[in-house]
Amino acid sequence: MTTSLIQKAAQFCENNKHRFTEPRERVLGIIAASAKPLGAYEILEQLSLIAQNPKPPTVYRAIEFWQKHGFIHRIESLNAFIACDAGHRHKGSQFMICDDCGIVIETHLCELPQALKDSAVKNTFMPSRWSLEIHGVCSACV
Amino acid sequence: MTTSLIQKAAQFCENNKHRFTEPRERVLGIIAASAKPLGAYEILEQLSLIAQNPKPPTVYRAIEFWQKHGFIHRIESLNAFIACDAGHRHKGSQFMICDDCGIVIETHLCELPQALKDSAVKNTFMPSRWSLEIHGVCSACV
DNA sequence: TATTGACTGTTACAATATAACAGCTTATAA
DNA sequence: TTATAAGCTGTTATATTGTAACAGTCAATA
Repeated sequence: MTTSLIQKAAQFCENNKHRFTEPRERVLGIIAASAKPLGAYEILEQLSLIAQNPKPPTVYRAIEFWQKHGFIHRIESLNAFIACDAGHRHKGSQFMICDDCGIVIETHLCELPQALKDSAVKNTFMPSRWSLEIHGVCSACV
Repeated sequence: MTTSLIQKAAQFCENNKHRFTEPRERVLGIIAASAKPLGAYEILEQLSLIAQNPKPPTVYRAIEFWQKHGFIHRIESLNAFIACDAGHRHKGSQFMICDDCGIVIETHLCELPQALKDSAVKNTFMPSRWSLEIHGVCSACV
């Protein structure tokens, strides 16, 4: 997935006149290569192996850029970031987070479930984006 | 709501042989008195008005205690805490967060919506707790 | 080739959270 | 009725996560 996501990202930048710079490419590559979500300072650590003495803002800027454009998501309950291979923008995300092994499975519902929409409507609330983080235990961890 | 929540909390402590100490009472009182979620250091600031020179661990310990027992929830996307008046333990929470005025509305579904359960089952994932944070605009803010 | 906007590098620091340890309080048992 | 132990607090120090601000670079366009 790593390669294809990077390719998609490069294509996206080309199509939208954003620069596909070295820090952006490297940060996305690091996140995409990880099976588990990475914290910003873990990304920084890995980045420091291939760049000379990178600083936090370099990582956070790249994170902000890719997050804004839907290539990565932030897992709020972990302060960590994970790549998204959906190939489409979506306003909400659902994650199943294994508290045992740390793996994160993203599911794509694209829409809020009806029961939640109803609840929003009842409160005349206009949703713009959402994140559902389900903690539990994955199949591999029994 | 403030008073009754404090009363419930005191009752809970009595029933379960936990101590209803001054820092716990004060921290819960501060959170419950706020219409919006409060960050730990906002709580600390308010606490410093009624206690002499309290320190972060005092606040974080009380937060941890009340959170563990379901009297407050953490809003992950805001690093902030809000009281819960549900009167029952629930494994998951849903919040509608107004990005304009900052108000947070909690809804109580108690169960994950079916579509999400199905998704978990498909992945043979055993959910234990979840949090759904919906950002948007509340009715008061149009 | 001059200008402009987007982007990076760097320093410094803000905001959020926790480890570790000494001492106090309360319940229970010797 | 004291000894013990568990639970809790106060305090110091520090770890972790995230950002403001500014100087400089790059690349597209006028």
